[in-house]
Amino acid sequence: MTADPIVTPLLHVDMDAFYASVALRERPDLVDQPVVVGGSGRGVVLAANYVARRYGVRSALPMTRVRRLCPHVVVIEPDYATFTSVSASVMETFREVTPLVEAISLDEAFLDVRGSTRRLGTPGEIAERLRSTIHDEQGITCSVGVAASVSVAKLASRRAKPDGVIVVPPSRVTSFLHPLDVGELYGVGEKTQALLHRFGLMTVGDVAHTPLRTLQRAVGVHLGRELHHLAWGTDRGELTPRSGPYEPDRSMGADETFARDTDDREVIVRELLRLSARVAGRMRAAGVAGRTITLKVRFADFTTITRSRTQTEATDVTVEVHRAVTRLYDALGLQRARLRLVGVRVEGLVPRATVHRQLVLGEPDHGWSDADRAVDLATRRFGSSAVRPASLVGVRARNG
DNA sequence: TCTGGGGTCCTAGGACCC
DNA sequence: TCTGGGGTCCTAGGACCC
Repeated sequence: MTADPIVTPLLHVDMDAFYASVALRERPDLVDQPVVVGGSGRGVVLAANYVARRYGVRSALPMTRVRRLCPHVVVIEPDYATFTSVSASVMETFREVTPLVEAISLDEAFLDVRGSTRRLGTPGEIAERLRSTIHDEQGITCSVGVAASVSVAKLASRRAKPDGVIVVPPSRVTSFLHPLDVGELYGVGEKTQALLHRFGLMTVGDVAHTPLRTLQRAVGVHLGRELHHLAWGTDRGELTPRSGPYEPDRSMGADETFARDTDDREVIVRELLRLSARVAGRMRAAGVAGRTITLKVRFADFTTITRSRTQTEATDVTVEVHRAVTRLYDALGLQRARLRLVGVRVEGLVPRATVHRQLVLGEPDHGWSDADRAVDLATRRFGSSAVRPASLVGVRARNG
């Protein structure tokens, strides 16, 4: 063994068609058929297997279009409990390789294997070992990109799909990156891609060779600087594993698309209560409270607006969140506008222990908090349908 | 029956304070 | 009674990611 420094210590591991692959473990008879995981009705594709992709079916495609592209597609409802448990097992496998694991989502993580090469071999060998372990233990495949920076590793894993490994050593970074379309870069979506194309910047190499100032004039100071780094593969080479001091989420929210558009205030306010209860319940479970409460409204024509209000005191109380969003809704003064979706979000979250509530004159101390806590307890014991606000009793659960 | 649901971050204008 | 500016908070919207 040599003492060479490890020049490509970062692995990006990405499960192949994760939700679909997990779902197909239960239905091996379907592996040769086009299969998507997604909701029915107004939903979109969460994952498509590679057979379905041959028909042009991809993630985020509306189900209505999927059926047009591929009439015999098999649609499977998502089973998040299983996805979460498979994900936890996979992450555990990662941590057996290195403690430096940065999970990006259920099906994706970065690993820094700098400290594991003496024990386990080169980063490329570690990647292959991980792939076969996950395949043997979970029955699903994954792809791995290996590089010195996170964005190059991520692009490499995408290029390696499905079921492969690509190692990009420093000497090959620019020849790997520069031919790619600008749209491949992290942070470049549809809009920014179109903007860059309009400036004649088609490839990552074009971006790399554009003066920083010019780039910043086109896409903004921040994104311009970011893109320049990404185009040269000089983005961060260190991970930020979530093992340090507890950091709460910055916001929590929930929204729901109605099965059919509605302008019925009663239906809308009741949905806001359901969403408020969901969000506030999650906040209490996480031990956080927040001051800024945001209402989201999407109209039938898909235009979306938000209205927010920052309160003097942080809250995690269902009725307070609901009261705030209902006020914001009423202040819109909508008459006949048909709504497609409503959402509730609480921002500026802080640990609940740091919130010292002032007693408001005439407000019984802790009354609603106590009620919420009783609900939380019953929910933990009997399930989420056991206890619900009076106005939701008798309302059929909608995701049944 | 075109277009889910969970988030993060950035921008930009106005208020307000120093 | 000027031809200035910064910092921070709030609000609204938008882009992006998984």
